[in-house]
Amino acid sequence: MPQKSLLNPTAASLLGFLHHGERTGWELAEVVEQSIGQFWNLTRSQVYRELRTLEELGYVDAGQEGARARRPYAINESGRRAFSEWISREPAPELIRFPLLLTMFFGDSLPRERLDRFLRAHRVRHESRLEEYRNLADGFGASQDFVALTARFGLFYEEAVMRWFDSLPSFAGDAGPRADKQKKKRSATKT
Amino acid sequence: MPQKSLLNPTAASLLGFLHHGERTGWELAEVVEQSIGQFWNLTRSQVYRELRTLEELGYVDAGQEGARARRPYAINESGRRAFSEWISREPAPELIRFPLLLTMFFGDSLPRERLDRFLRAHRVRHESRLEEYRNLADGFGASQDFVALTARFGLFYEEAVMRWFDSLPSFAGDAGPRADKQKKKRSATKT
DNA sequence: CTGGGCATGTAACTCGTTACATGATTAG
DNA sequence: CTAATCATGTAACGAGTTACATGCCCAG
Repeated sequence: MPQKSLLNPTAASLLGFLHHGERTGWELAEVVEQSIGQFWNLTRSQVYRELRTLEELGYVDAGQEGARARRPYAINESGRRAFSEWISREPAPELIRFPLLLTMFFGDSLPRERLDRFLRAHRVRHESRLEEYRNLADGFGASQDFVALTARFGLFYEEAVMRWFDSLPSFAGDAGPRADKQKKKRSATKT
Repeated sequence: MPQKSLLNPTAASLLGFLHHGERTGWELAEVVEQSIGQFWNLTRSQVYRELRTLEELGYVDAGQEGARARRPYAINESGRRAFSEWISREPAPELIRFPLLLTMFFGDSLPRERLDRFLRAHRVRHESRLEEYRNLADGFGASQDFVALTARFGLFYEEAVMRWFDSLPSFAGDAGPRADKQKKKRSATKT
């Protein structure tokens, strides 16, 4: 019975992560967030639900319940098959929801100074993400393995975001565009 | 009664678009998609639902039903207030789901040649998006209005994506990294 | 040996998607 | 003037989020 891959992408990605050994819902949520989390958003509650579904489908087996109802799941053979079938399907286009851009788009409708504040706040967060990706990249060195290549997307993405912030017309504040202190500190990543 | 902005971001954005005059659900869906659609994903069905909600909340008024049950909505004064209140709130962090990156991340689990095929297909789509943003940017010229600034994000984003594709180790095919035919045709956008 | 915080999970709700219905409009 | 297509919307379902429950663990 060729049941047409009932797997949704969220569940499927969990199967992927389970290849590295058994994990509890909590652990899965952690590891997903720490790896591709930024480009593959999911919440803990989803993880738990999908794990239950995966168990019903017979793709994973639940282990002994530990402290605090902690329940580890392990992928099994049919789970591996399902995953490998799923990952071979054409990936859907990316989906982005970027509220800050919406705010920008409707920039006329709020006090300039408030928009600036939002921009500065977001910039700060992206600065540290960029920093993280730079460190990651340094760690990977010239590695061409798939995780390294994926991480590089994060780097390029954050560089683009930063470039955008820097291109905005004098959005006041210390983190503004012509903050030369930053300039040349680190040249753009060479492709 | 200070009803704590029951507005969800989707509904709120519709209010924003209604500032330009009355629109039917269909039209709204169109205009959203054509403007910030790429960074503010939403589906037609959502639009219709949110419009009904907005009407119940008294933020919009439905006009006379036209052909094909076509119903135009107009924002009213309290809608404008609600929008302006909403747009002044700190925007949430961006949310991204990029299935291709997931596939890449688990690249070991599928035949290389298949991954290549996916990459090429996506690259093609992004090439034309990039092209669109370049035209847009040309159109905007040096304009610094909010729409232009928002569009510039699209440009930078697509440039980053393209940079990433080009950085991937010889993912075979005509669209590969060292396809010099493209090189120098257009230099990277200068900030 | 206790109380506050954190690890772990569940339940309820809201949002987003898919599939479908219906009535204009237009090509032939 | 009919069939195909497209504009417009609805309904049902599945995915994502928020709020909450519970019990372990460690600082004092």
